Amino acid sequence: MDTEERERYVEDVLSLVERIPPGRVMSYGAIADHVGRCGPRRVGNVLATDGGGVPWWRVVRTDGSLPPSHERRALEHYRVEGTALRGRAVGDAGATRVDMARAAWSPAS
DNA sequence: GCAATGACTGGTA
DNA sequence: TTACCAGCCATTG
Repeated sequence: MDTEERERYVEDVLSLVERIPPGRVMSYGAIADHVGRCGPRRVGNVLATDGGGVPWWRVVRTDGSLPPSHERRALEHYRVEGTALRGRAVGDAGATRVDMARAAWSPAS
């Protein structure tokens, strides 16, 4: 893949993430599917590398689990934005996940 | 060019 | 419910 292609892909992903409204989330797979280029692993890599400028915490796995390395930080944002969560007690990171049924969002909406 | 790696996913146990 | 396995795709050594 050429550098230009990669940058364009990164830009598409980032702009899409920026469009996710507060309190909503999207899965890696959904983003990859919408961008229509390569798979979800690429999306994760993009966010890990260039996701510093976008609300990356609004991107989760399809089952609602948070990125293993940043779940604590993401939880803080969810609490502030009022994102629908499900699972254990409030304030207990443990197995807390996003309630995809209520928080899932798509650019087509 | 090949092997390993990763913020993934879906199916099976 | 969690755990493990086999695909998947681009980057990296």
